[in-house]
Amino acid sequence: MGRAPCCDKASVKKGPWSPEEDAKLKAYIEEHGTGGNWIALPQKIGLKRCGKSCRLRWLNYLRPNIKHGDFTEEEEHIICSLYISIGSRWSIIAAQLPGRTDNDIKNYWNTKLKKKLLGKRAPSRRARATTHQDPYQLSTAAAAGGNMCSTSSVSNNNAMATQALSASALERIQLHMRLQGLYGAFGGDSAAATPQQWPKLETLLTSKLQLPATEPVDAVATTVTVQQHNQHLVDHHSLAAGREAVEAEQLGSTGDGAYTMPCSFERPNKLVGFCSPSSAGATEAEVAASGLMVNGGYGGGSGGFGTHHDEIYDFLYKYGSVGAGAHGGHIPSLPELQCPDSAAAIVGADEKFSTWTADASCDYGQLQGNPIDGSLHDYALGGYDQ
DNA sequence: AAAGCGCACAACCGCACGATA
DNA sequence: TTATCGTGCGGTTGTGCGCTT
Repeated sequence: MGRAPCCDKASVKKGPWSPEEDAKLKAYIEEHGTGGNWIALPQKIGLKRCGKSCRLRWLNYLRPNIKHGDFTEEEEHIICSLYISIGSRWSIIAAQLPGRTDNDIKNYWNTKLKKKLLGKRAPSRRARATTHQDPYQLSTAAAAGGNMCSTSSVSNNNAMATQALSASALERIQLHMRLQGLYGAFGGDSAAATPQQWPKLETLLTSKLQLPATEPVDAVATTVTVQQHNQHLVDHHSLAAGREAVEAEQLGSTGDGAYTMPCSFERPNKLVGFCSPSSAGATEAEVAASGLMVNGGYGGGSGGFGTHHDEIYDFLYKYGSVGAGAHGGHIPSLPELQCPDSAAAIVGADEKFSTWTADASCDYGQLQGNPIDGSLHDYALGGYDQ
């Protein structure tokens, strides 16, 4: 038996909001607040709308201090960096961008940034509607992109393997590689002299290289946590603790190339499987079929993360392209996001989208000096084919 | 001028989670 | 312990606009 609907769909109005509806909702909330019950709110103010719809309208459009319109380069940097690291966790990304909503960022990513960065064109909605192809294959093929995957030689097995890696993961791999200028990393020094070339996807996916028995460290996943009572706030004390833990663990890594996850800081409260965003949305079968899981998952550490971990980082570690440790070291870990004043940030925090208010802008100076900084925009936003 | 198409954005939907009875 | 409810999230769809043919 399914869940009862949150409202009577037959009697609620759908579609665009009228100015009158906006005014009613805005006036009521500004005077009384939401009352902690969105479901009951529309009845109170005589709106024929679903409570969820009211909530969405308020959070994404009506509430004060919301920015609409063009994203700055800095915002693009942040979106890009975080997407690579944590995937489509739009609410978390939005928490780093004052005044931006998750919906806004999601739309911006899907309609502009992704094309900008990956230089690809999504199949049109009409094309998708008229094709009989599996949409998953379509999106995966799109994510695999131009010369990354030579479909002419892909066997059925490889096609299945292609399916196993999510489109999101492929996008992030592509993005990560592009941002790091990693075109030669798969072929040694000699490859650096050859024209830029993506690795053949089928080769990568059918490889049975064994992952190390321990986990990679996702720079963001292991350093960004979520406060108990406000999942949109970044806990900078935990960040610091996590950073120290990472450093300590890396210093203590064993000579055989294995190191363990830092366990000394709090597991994200809301984000079960945070270090495995792609697998969180995948079925167990998909994850297992990917062949990218570490044997037995993550078993070490009392403060550990989920059993599954991020397939993109598996992939990147597998091919020795991430991290400064024994696994390769081609790609530096992503920078941490810093806020200059965590106390002010918490005081000024906006419950929906902002770790800090416009008055307390975030200092992304932490990005300065990181190899990504400066080159990121050049790599990602410059010189792509329109 | 009209149809087709691509794009951007707002809104909806279903699911997962936490709180609570 | 279980069922129910409200909320939040991410993916998807609907719609309107502008450009092209």
